Amino acid sequence: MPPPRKKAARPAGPLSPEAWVKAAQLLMAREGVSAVAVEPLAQVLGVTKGSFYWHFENRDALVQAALEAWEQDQSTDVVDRYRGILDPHRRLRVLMFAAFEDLENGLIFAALAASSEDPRVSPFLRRATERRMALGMEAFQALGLSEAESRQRALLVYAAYLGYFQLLRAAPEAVRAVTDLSGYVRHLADAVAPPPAIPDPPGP
Amino acid sequence: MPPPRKKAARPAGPLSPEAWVKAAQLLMAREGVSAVAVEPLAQVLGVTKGSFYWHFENRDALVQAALEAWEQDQSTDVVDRYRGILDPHRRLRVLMFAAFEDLENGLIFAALAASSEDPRVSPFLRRATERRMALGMEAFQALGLSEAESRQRALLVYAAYLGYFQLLRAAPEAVRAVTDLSGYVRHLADAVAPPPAIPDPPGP
DNA sequence: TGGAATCCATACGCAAGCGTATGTTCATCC
DNA sequence: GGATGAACATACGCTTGCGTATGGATTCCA
Repeated sequence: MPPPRKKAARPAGPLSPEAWVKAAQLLMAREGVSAVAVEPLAQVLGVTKGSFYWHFENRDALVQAALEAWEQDQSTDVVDRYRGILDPHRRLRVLMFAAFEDLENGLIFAALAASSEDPRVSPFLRRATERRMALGMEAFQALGLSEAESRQRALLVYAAYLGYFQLLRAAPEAVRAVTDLSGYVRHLADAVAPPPAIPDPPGP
Repeated sequence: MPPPRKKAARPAGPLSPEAWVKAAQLLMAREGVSAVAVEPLAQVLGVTKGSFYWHFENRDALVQAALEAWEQDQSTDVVDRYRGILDPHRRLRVLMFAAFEDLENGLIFAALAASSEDPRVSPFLRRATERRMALGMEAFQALGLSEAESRQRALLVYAAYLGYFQLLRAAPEAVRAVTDLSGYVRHLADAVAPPPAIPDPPGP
């Protein structure tokens, strides 16, 4: 209901499907899946529905494409980049800090979680959750924790992650009031992964 | 979009406004604020719009009433009941366990957070967040922590709380896979409030 | 250069939901 | 026992969004 959101300016030539997908993702992140409507989106892109139904079968196809594109980025980005880190402590911390620092992805994820009732998003959400929980559990088990303990801590970290970005959406002031955000993550990391037990200053 | 949700059975006499509010809250908790529509609700209650517009000015009035009723329960329930506990450690833990065990409230809150884009819910959400964060900070400061530290930990606990119920909505399997849920909360509590510092097994 | 394909506009029918206007039923109260 | 008002039904106009059906413009390209 932000009254007339018209940036109806289309500079260059023909529109690619990707442009629609990008715009849809933006809307999804901001106002949820239900806000992804054809006619308003067309207006934003400076065209009419005629264009949309040329590129896509229907509205659902766009939503689906947007979700799939998101899932793609998801799996390529994160998973591969942290398998290489061998030290389990470092891996876990790098993983956590990376996750919390990726604002865009975090906000999109929180937005999707907010639209979890939608039958179109729930499978994506389920897969993403499973993948991330598995990654977390792996990291904890590498620390020597049992499966049950690992699952419990992964859930804790993941809930703190989700809730953090949810709060960032719902009540940004409450989050911004916390000045030392990296301290926030560090505290969480220390809580779930007993700090390396070596940081003794070398004896005289 | 659960196809035809018709329990159109109205046994007894005239409908009270509270019945509409209750039904609206149920829908809000399940499918978000945007799902609170007059005609479907009327069908659920076994009447038509004519009835609704007799009791309420318009749709917004119903949403508003539902939110206000929720906020009412909120402030009466929690705040008063934990001020009495003097030992700060105990108070914090009781507070946390009570919060995590109140499924209904947690789920409603997660649902509201999911609808945070809606300009009608955001003020309620903001107030509720502030109140709860303040309560948390208070508890931490009673432990002797600084304001900044308290705020940071309160945020951590609160994010873990919100994220937990968000996950319970979005991916219940991931949560239910964690068998020892009270262990989850206990771990969180231990992490944010250094356990009482007395659990040394007495030396030989 | 003219036809085919691409990309988009326009115009239509349709359904859902809001809000209004006006009936209809029933208890009540004098 | 007829008038009154509460609680609801019915019917209407309006808007928004979906999807379809064409028509128009531009580009490519043989």
